[in-house]
Amino acid sequence: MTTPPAPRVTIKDVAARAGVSKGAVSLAFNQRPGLSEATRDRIFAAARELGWAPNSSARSLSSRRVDAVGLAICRPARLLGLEPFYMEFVSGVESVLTERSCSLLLRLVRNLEEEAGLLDTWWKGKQVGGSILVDFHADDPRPAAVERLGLPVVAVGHPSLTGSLPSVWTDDATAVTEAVRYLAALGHRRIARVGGAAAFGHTSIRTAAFDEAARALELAGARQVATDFSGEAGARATRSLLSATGADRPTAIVYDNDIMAVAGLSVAAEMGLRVPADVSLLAWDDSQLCRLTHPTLSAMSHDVHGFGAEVARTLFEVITGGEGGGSHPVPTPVLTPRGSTAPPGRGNHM
Amino acid sequence: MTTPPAPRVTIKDVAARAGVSKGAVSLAFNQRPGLSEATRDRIFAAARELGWAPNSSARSLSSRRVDAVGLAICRPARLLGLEPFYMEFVSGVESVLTERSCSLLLRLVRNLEEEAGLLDTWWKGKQVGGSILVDFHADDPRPAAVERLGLPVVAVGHPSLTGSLPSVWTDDATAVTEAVRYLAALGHRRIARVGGAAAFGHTSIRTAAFDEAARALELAGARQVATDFSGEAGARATRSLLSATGADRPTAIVYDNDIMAVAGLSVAAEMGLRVPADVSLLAWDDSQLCRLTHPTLSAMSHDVHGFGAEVARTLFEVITGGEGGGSHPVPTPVLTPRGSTAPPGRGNHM
DNA sequence: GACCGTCACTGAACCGGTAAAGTCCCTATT
DNA sequence: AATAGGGACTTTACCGGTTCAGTGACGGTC
Repeated sequence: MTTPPAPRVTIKDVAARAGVSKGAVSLAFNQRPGLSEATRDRIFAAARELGWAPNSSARSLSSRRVDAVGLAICRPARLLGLEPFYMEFVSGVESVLTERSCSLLLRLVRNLEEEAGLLDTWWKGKQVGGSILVDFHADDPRPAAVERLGLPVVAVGHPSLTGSLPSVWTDDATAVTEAVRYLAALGHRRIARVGGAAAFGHTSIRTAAFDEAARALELAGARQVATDFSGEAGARATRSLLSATGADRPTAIVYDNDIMAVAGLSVAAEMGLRVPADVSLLAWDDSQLCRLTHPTLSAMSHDVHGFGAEVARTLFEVITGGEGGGSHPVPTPVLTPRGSTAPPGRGNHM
Repeated sequence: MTTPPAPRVTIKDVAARAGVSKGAVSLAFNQRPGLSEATRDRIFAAARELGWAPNSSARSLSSRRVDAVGLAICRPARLLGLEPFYMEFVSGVESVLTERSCSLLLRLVRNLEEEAGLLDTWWKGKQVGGSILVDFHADDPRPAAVERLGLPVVAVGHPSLTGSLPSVWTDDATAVTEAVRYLAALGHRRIARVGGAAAFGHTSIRTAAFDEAARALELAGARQVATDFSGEAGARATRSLLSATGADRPTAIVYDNDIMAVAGLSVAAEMGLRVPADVSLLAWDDSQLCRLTHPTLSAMSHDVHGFGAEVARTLFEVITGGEGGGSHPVPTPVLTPRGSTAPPGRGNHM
């Protein structure tokens, strides 16, 4: 069974069939003025009959327009699958891209240098019209690379991390502060935070905010540990925190993502501690996962899908000229109390 | 602050700088014979100095080669984020694409008709050299569309679902059978299965296999329910199954993915049932999630990353001519016992 | 020393669109 | 009646690569 020799319909065939020139077909398909209704219809009819769709390479070659944007993600595959964040984020991005018939070029990279190189080829090779940048580090090589290239981007991260790049961010500092205040208001004094990878800029921001909040509230027992965002690391951190004795053991733990909170929950169970009676747990991001545990997880909740959509919208603004007012925050995560947080001490008899 | 007028380095500039013709540069960059070592070096040097990268549109326009493959996913965004499966799968695909400097065009679609249309534009517009098809339904419109187009694809799904398309699949029937046998061997007779969306072909396959296995083992108490793969649906199903009384209540439940198993676990806890003493739970896919619960989840485990990689490899084979031996299974998921399965009845005193 | 074969490289014709300038015709204006 | 203006198309350059039929030089052969 051989493939038929592939008809290869081009704009010329459509033009011939409609009895017009290539130019006319181009006008029609780009809904530009200068054609009569009748001709337009004939052209579309011809195109439909021949099953023609414009060759995107040819189109972007001559129009120097590109109908794709890039997203490179730099995290170990092992962690990516688990983080509900990314897929939700991508689906938000998609929702905006689709309505502008734009595609998403996705690539997983191993390190930021590789990513910078990728951005270079993407841009110089005219494969993308712009790109979304996530997971900023201290000393991130990307802002410089992007600046040098003139590549339109939207950075996902606080301006203090993304330099002069147009950026969209969540106000993590405020969110952390709210989380700590909430737990403190419940009566907790020994609050711990299981943070994400220290290399990430947003981790540092949260870490600093946590310290600050603890100081402001005079919480002597505040502690933080860094992880790699994986469930295993979250479990390990939790185990280490909870195995402290008596007055050293935290009564509440804030996690930097859902997965670690879930892991923490089962570590608590495994150690015979009741949640929230003996220890309160607070998750971050609030994917569906938080409602699937027992007890359900209180979380700092935000609309990740909407976040992605907003980022994509901003990217389009940046691409089509006006960088004006590019940078802006999206709504701060809000505290969503569920079953895993409560006043401390009810379980002191243990 | 204005963008500099964008230098726009082209192959001509490189050629001029190296003192050769465009053709020579092309030869060099496609590592084709016909150039002296010295010239080659001069060309590369010139390219590096000018920071040139070939324009991919121009390249694929004239060479009719495309350096991207498509993947359209048709599931509600809400579920996608949660399914560790997809990100892991994508990362596997990526790992193979990257080494051939090929990109992944990702698109989330709302229904299969939209996807079929997308494949049409992707292919006719020469945006992709091939595509990966997932989540087959009964009466799936895609095989016909793909056949008509002559689009190179690899279908992820059992040949009985994917028609004559080259396909890669996991042997779900065997895996289900193994799962049931395992539980039966532990002594369970009342085994339930919380399946995925009935529309999916692989769900039907598993459903049939479960029935068959139950019949073969003469398990009178076997039951199945369909869900939409979401954690909530999994929780609901579990609640309904476990609220049956006495001899109607299953002593073991198999889930079609991780998320539902996690949800099931907390429903059991919520209902005061101990796992595995009162009820055994068996998850599917075995992402890291299964090791983060308490008790840990026994699961049918497979290498999703490797699956993705294998699919990508097969797609390349299909694209580069030989469909020969395209279709093949990947290793069948293997049973990985953990803490959520045990012989029944130890908890009958409840 | 004429002839042949290679090797290294050039030149020009594409690939399939877009865009800007040009053509033609028809109507309104002076 | 001559002219301007505008709508409806057509023509014709590109866009930035790839490909392939040359071309010239050089070495070897008889």
